[in-house]
Amino acid sequence: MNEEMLGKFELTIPIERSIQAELLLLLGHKLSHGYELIQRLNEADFRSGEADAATVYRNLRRMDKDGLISSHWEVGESGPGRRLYELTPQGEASLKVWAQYIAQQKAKLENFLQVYYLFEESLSKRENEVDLS
Amino acid sequence: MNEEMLGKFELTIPIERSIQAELLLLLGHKLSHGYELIQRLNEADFRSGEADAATVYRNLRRMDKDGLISSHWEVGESGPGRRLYELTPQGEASLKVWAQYIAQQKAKLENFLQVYYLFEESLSKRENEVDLS
DNA sequence: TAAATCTATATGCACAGTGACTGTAGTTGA
DNA sequence: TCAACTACAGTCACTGTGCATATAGATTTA
Repeated sequence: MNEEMLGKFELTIPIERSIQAELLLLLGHKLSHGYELIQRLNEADFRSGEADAATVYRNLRRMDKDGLISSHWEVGESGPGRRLYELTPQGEASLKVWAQYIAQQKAKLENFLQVYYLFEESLSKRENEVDLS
Repeated sequence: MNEEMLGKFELTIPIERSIQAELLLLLGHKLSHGYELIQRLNEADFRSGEADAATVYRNLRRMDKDGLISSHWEVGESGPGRRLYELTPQGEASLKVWAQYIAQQKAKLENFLQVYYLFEESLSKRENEVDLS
């Protein structure tokens, strides 16, 4: 885990924070604004449940402040003005670190499941023994 | 996700909370007390970093209160008294739900990585084009 | 035997982050 | 014109965490 890139949350990054990674990934695909990102998040198959609007906007502002994304205000010919975000080189680097971190997390979940399935197996064996008695 | 089993945190279970799942899994293997669980957590390959003692004890008390584990005070012939925890049937059921949830999370991380690797590929292609010009 | 260290549990405190709610404001359609 | 939608942002209560600290018996070491 690279602390420099992901901020001051060395080891204990809440999975909520992973919304940052998801936003970076979406912005990597194409530049976008907050409202659209919320919809794209809800469609994305790497995110479950509703992404709270407040959380999305807050994280976007913070990532902007941190230089991971850059924004400029856009007054379109229709609809209210909106803030267009795009990935910066730092954001790209951060996304890379996130991907490494997520790969690690995935491995840990796999380890958990492996141990669990062994446990489940031992349970059903025990049940069979009870049935025989 | 089954709300009934994991408490009132329907969709937004912080991964920190996953310490609950880890504790349940460890207790499924063998009954244990807090101090030992902290050490076993730090050895387990499904957990990175140090498990904070306060967090472990707090979660154990809560899970006890919620009926996922049961405890009884034990005054051994050596060392200070300690609280021995063991998995209840409810805890076993909760662990099962956790395992399902974690399998889902794993799938989501895989989806994320898949999208990311595609992005990375498109990046390196773009770089090659720049090199050619 | 006194001091330090280990085992073992638990609480207080400050802080971060979230979700629900509310506010603001322009736009579109019935 | 009034509701619904787009779009962003702030307030507030709440949860959970990590760090520090308290407590206390047991064991080791100087």
